[in-house]
Order: sequence, then C-alpha cells, then structure tokens
Amino acid sequence: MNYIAERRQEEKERRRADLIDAALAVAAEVGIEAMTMDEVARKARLSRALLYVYFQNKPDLLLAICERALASLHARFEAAAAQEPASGRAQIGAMGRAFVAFSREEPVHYDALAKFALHSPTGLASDSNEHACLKCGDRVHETMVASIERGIRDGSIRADVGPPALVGLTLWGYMAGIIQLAATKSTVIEHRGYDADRLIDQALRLASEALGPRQDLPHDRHA
Amino acid sequence: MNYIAERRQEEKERRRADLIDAALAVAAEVGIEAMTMDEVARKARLSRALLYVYFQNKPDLLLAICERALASLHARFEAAAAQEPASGRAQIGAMGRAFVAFSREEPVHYDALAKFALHSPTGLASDSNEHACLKCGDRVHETMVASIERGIRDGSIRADVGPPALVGLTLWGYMAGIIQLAATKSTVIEHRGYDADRLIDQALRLASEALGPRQDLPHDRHA
DNA sequence: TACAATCACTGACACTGTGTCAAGATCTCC
DNA sequence: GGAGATCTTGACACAGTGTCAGTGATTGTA
Repeated sequence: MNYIAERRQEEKERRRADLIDAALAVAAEVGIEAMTMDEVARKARLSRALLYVYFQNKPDLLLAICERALASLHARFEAAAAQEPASGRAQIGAMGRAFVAFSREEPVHYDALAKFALHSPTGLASDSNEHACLKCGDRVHETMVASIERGIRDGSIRADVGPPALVGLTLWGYMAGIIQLAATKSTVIEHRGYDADRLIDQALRLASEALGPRQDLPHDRHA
Repeated sequence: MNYIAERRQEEKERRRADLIDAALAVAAEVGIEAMTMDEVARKARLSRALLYVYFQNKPDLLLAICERALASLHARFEAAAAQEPASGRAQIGAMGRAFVAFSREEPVHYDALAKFALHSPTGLASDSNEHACLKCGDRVHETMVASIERGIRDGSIRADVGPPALVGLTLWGYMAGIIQLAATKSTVIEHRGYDADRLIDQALRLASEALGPRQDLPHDRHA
C-alpha cells in the first residue's frame, strides 16, 4: 500500500531530525570541532554505520546543521524586521543586533555557519544539504534586501548607497566579520582596552551611519 | 665552545624555516585543509617524527604559517600607507585594497589566517607560535590605527567616528568578512547578478564614506 | 686516538577517527 | 510461512596523528 511508504518516509525524516539533534547535543558538549560520528551515533543510540545512511559523510552532517542554523537566523531576521516597523534602516539595525544575539544564544549553530563560510560550495546535486543551505541563505538575503529597499523608499537609507542586493551582501559580510572577531578574539580586544560589546556597538553604529542620509537630519537619530 | 651552539641555533632556525616552506609548498598543491604532516616531511625529505621536534603538533605548524602570513600582510599595509601620503583615509583605503590583493596573491597564507580566525587564542606560553601571531596581529593593528589617527588629524576622517583603536578593529572585521565572502561565495554572488569585485568595491566605498566627513566636501572625492 | 656525552634523526608503534560492506534482523505483503 | 524489500549493525580497511626507544653522527675530554 502507499501510505506505508509515506509513514516510512516520515519516520526517516524524523530519525534524520533526531540525528541532527544528537549531533547538536554532542557539539554543545565537546565543541563542533571535536564532535565525532561515533559520539553522535552513541548519543542517538544507533550504530555509526546507520549515520552514513542518513548523511553522506561528516561534512554533510555539518551542512545539515548549517541548514538549521540559517533557518533559525532567518526567523530572527524576520522577527527583527517585524519589531521595527519604524524604518528600513531601523530594521537593518535590528537584524544586526539579531545576528549578534544569534551568535551568542546559539553558539553551535553559529560555529557551524562560521565553518561553512570558509568553504566554497562544491555545487552539484540540487537535493544536497549544501543546496538547501544556499537556499536558506537566499532567504536570509532576501529578508535583508527587502528592508534595504524599504529604507530607500522611506528615506531612512540614502538612495545612492548602491544596489540593494549588493548592499545586503556588504552588510552581511561586515557583520559576519565583526561577529567572528568579537566572538573569537575578545581577549585580544580587551588587551587593547575595549571589549566585544563595544566593538559590536561601534560596528553597528558605523554601518548604520553609512546607510543613512549624508547630513545629520532628525531622521539620523536612531543610530 | 659557544659559537658552536650559536651555529646550531642558526641551523635550527634555518631548518624550521625550510619546514614551513615545505608546508607552504604542500598546502599550495593540495590545499591547507588536506595537507598532512607526512607530506610536509616528505617534501622536506625528513622523517615525520622530526617535524614534531620543530612543531608541537599540526595546529602549531599552521600557526607558524599564520605568523608569516601576518608578517606579509603587515608589510603590505606599510607599503599601502607609504604609497598614499595624501591622507589618512586614503591610506586606509589602500590597506583595504592591499588586504584584497593579499587574499588573492597569497591564497595559502590567507587560508591559514582565515582558519586561525575561527579559534580563540588559548593563551599560555609567551614563546608559542600563537603568541607570535598575536604580536604580529598587534603590529598590523597599529599600522591601521596610525593611519586612522592621521586621518582624523588631517580631516579626511571625521573626528567623531570613534576611538581609533576601536575603528581599526571595526574596519579589520568588516574587511575580513567581506574578503571571506568574496573569496568563498563568488558563485552565490554571481547567482545574484554581481561578482566578487563589485562586492569588494561596494564594501570599500561604503566603509570609506562612513569614515569621511558627513557632507560631500571636495575632500570626499577619493572614495 | 679513544671514549663519553650530547644532539639530530628515524622506524615502528599505539591510537583515534572515517567510511564501507557483507550479512543479520525486521518488516511487508502474498 | 515464506519471498522480497528495507533497516541495522559488527567488523574491516584505511589514513592520519603523535610518541618513543634506539641508532647514528658530532662535539668536548682525557
């Protein structure tokens, strides 16, 4: 019968999700770098071999984690946009802060993304986890672009800032770089007399000012 | 005698340098990720065990590569400052372009740094390679800060931009993020209708504008 | 020159982790 | 109850890291 295959499909997806949960749990304990396939399998109370039925290899499992991470980040960006209806620029600012909160509240997700960011996509099958990640990334990007376009329309972002898609990529790059710096080099930053929070404030403010109209109008208040 | 120990010391340093050269050569062939200690030893025509006399472990060898990378980057930054005597802001812009050139002309050095950037310093012995890296990073930072301070003095950078040290960290983070994005996600960027070069131009321009005086003065020309 | 001490160097080993496969266990349907 | 599909695993081969006892070369000493 057909509904049997359907149930099996659901069970498969459920188990896949469980395995990702197990991987996240292990990564939370020992760090994503030190996580081994064996520990993940043990945490899920399955044999290691079965893991390779659900994920091609370890990088593939990490990509599955990345997909979740990007989905979560996307949700945070949407929420950020929703809670700042004032202006497009305020939305972008809220997304910056949301990105920071994400990196702190979901460190494993964040670490997975940071690792993912190091590699170029190998580009192949459209059913791969990698492809799913790029799709998720697209959605995040679209969310940013929508707020940038809105900001240009409502005047909170200067029109000559550049093409919205390119500005979105730029801001993503800026924030990714800053957050990585703040997350991994806090001791160095403190050694220079500041701290991660001040760096992030500075970075958000500078970026926001860069987007805003050139002269200090009342509009420019909320940096 | 004493000069024997001295010669041995020199030989040791020479061999250490040779080993790093070998590592760089291997990394250039197979990528820094896939490089193995065995290949490095074979390239240097030594046993693998000897490698562990000169470097504690593989990460330690990578840190030695990072130190070289940072030294090279520092030299590029100094050169950038020297060739743009016009203004502090122009110097900073030149450093941004120098960073981009570095990432493209010394990909192995760049990759080592990008990997290094993922980890927090473990902070311990002051004779470790890690400590040497942080020292080198300090020098790079100082070079940036000097140009920022100069820019504030000569008026090419607005005085209320923030504390120079913090601005330096911010710009470093911005550029590191953008370059990583441009280097690893060029296919994604092209998929959105742009390319790595346009992203970099946009990022450099936006950052430079953020530093400059608020209204478009003639000064603002060289973005 | 002999011979001890120190240093440079290596082969072989133990260990950890990945990915694969043949075969056993379980489920489904006739 | 048994054929066939599907799920699951133990055991294996392999690759890479890090270590150490021991060999051989170099230096200082009698």
